[in-house]
Amino acid sequence: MSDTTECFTPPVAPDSIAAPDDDTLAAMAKAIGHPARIAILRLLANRETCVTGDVVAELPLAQSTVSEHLRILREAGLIQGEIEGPRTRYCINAAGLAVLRAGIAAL
Amino acid sequence: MSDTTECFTPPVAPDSIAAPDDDTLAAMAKAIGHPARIAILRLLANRETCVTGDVVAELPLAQSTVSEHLRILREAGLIQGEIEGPRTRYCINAAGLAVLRAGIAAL
DNA sequence: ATCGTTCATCGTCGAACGTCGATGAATGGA
DNA sequence: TCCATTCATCGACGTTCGACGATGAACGAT
Repeated sequence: MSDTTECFTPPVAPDSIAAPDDDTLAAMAKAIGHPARIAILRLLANRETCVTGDVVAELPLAQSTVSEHLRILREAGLIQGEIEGPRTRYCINAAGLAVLRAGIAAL
Repeated sequence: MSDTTECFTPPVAPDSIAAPDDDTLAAMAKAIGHPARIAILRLLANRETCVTGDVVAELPLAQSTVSEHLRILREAGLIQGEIEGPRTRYCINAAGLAVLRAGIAAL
């Protein structure tokens, strides 16, 4: 009964990733085209606990702003979040990040 | 009397590149966060001739718009252009692209 | 010297972005 | 049952982006 979207996504072999089309790659690049979102990605990479409140506590931004950045990263496929009671737990989407890397590498 | 900024930049060994800070990485990612600019990068990677007019001819955009995209890519350090008479010849900045790759890889 | 070509820059305009506070839904605890 | 906590969403506001046409500078050719 494991869910399809799991936190702690396993890493992905770099060679098994197809480069995305231009629009997808542009959308992903745009998503990380903001220092706060890069900080969030780095935070999620270095922590195993990744609830929204934790991210808010680490950034000099309002809660609503952080939530917005999380939404952008999630819609770009770079992170994923699962509801955990009243909280939302976020983590890196390793597959999405691999797609981004493949797209950049193919430039 | 060779210029410091040369077209046909040699490729760079991936391990010799330091990952940029968050602001620089964000700026570079933002620069490729648009389909037209990805198309330009791809165009420059596949051609040895890379004058502005050639790029304009390949894209469904006005000359001024293309010039603007080229400026953004240049200021992000992803391409470089040298004046060649009345023309401007652009090419990939391999070092800049390597920095971007290193930054993405370090996420 | 004049003209045509090439390109960057400027001004403009609508759309999208980034930020915030306020609001409300959902959940768990008292 | 009621209340506090957590978080996404909404509305507002100023800023930036993306696109265009117009303009003018720089250069080569005639």
